[in-house]
Amino acid sequence: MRSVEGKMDVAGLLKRAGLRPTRQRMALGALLFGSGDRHLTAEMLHMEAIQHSIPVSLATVYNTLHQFTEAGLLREVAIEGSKTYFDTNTSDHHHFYFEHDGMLMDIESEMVPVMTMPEPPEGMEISRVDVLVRLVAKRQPQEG
Amino acid sequence: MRSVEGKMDVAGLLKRAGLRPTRQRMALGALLFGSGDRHLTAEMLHMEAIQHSIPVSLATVYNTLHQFTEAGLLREVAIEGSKTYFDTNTSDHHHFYFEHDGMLMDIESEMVPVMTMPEPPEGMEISRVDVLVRLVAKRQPQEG
DNA sequence: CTGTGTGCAAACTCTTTGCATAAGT
DNA sequence: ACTTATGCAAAGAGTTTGCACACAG
Repeated sequence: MRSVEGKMDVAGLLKRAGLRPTRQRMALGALLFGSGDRHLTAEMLHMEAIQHSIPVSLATVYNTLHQFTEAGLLREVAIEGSKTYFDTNTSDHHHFYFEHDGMLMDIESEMVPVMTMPEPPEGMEISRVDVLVRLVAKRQPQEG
Repeated sequence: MRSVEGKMDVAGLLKRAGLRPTRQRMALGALLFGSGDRHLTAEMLHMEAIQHSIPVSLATVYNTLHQFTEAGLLREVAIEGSKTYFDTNTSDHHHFYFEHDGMLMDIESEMVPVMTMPEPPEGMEISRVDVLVRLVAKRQPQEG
């Protein structure tokens, strides 16, 4: 459980990950990890930072997101199209993708009753399994 | 079964899809559908066409791939990173992704013993489920 | 002080678009 | 002939990079 609303030890998080707790990393870390699981693009996080009066450049946001990802604090989510999403939930889980608005939501493990993995080919091993469940709004029973 | 090595009715395929059987579409269609299931990017298909002395521009390759996709002849595969892959296998199936070389391979349904779907949220319905199994080379037991 | 991080802007990759020309029916 | 497709090159989106300055330890 690390979705504490108020204070959280971002500095410790960064240090443990071997990253210097600089102003920008602290601020971005607070935005990312301060309020439950989130799914953001670099641009979204940048805009959010600006709104919170955190002076940070888009390039630094990209750098920071990648550094966090390499440190295991974030996970990249594969969605077709150009935008890259980063997920603050690094545990083994999957995603719902709302096609109409591009929103992303974690799939709680209870919602996946059974999920057996296929056998990898000879000499290969599975590094990760990404499951993306694409959703569209259910049509109202209006007409055929 | 449409993985016939030699002749295949690309013209009919296009006509049925409501697409004019032009030189470029015929040629690209033959490359795409003429030899089993394939996973290609626009650039890969373009290079292949050039090698086969098929004069076609990259822009036309992109257009054609999207037209084929809309017509249901291809399926886009979501992989993180910038490149978009197109899969000639439009049936319900999943993928192995070889991280070291970016290669893609279909997962035969026999290899997935059980795969139950999560319940979609209220008012939503599943339009598709993408499963990407990421593979890395198994480390040889050389040292710790 | 020393080294790493940051900002800026330019570069880069992949993809899409506009318009004149060419090809298909 | 009339319509739709193609080629080219330029534009566009998202992301990365290089270098001088600023900040953390």
